[in-house]
Amino acid sequence: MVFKALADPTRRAILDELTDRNGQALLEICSRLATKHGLGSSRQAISQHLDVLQAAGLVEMSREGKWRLYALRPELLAEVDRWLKPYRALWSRRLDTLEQHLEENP
Amino acid sequence: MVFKALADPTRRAILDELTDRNGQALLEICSRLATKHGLGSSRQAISQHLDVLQAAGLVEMSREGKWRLYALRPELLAEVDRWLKPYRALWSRRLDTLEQHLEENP
DNA sequence: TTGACAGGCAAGTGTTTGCTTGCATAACGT
DNA sequence: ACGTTATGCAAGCAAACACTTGCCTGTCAA
Repeated sequence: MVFKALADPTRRAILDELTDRNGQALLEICSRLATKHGLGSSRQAISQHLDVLQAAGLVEMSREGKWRLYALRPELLAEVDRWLKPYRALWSRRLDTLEQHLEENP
Repeated sequence: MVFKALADPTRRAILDELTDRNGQALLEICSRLATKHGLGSSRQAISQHLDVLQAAGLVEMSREGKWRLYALRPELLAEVDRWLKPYRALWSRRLDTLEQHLEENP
C-alpha cells in the first residue's frame, strides 16, 4: 500500500508539507498546498488523499476539539528505502551527474 | 512517472528480476516471474507492464533477432532516493528495530 | 517453404482512482 | 441560541488501470 500511496504527486506533496510542519489541520494543509506547492485541490480531495495515506500507515490523525490534526509517520517509508537498497549500487556510478541534473531541474 | 511505475507490485517484481539477470527476453521474464516470484501473469500483461516501465525510463529494450531483450536502467530510481532523503532522518531513530522486523517478515 | 517460436497491435472489460456535489454533524465564538 | 468554522459521509462520474481476447507480423530452423 505504501508504494501505491506514493504514486500520486498530490499525496507526496502532502507528506512534504507534513515534514515541514507536523500536526496540521485539514484546511491548513489545503491552503499551504495551494500557496507553497501551487496545487489547487479541494478540501474533499485532500481529505480523501489523507485517508489513503492513513490507510497506508504513512500518516496518523488525532482529534483536537474542532480540528483533526494530521502527523507524519515515516516508519513505513523505510520499506521503500529497503526495496531501493539493491539498486543503489547500480546507479551510484552516475549518481553525481544525475544529482547535479536534478539540482538544476527541480 | 517513476513513482506511478513503481506502484504496481508486478512491475517491481520485474525490476527485481532484471537486477538478478539483465537483458532478458519477454517470455524469459514471464517464466521467471511465475517460478521465482509466484506471479502467474500472462505474456501480454507483462508486455504492457514493460511498456510502462520503458515509458518511465526504468527499462530499455533492444531487438536481437527473434528476441527483444529488456535491461534495467536504474538511473531514475535515484529520483526516488532523492525524494526519500529528507525522510530518512525522521525514521532513522527506529530504523534498526524496523529493519529487523522486515528481515523477519519479508 | 512451411511450421514453430517470439512478440506486436488493437479492441473490449471490469475495477480502481481522483475528484466533485450535496447534505449532515460537531465544536466553538458571541 | 445561533451562526460560523472545520469536517464527515455518501453517491456519482469520467478517466485511468490491469488484464484478456483475437488476430497479425517477423524470425529462425528443418
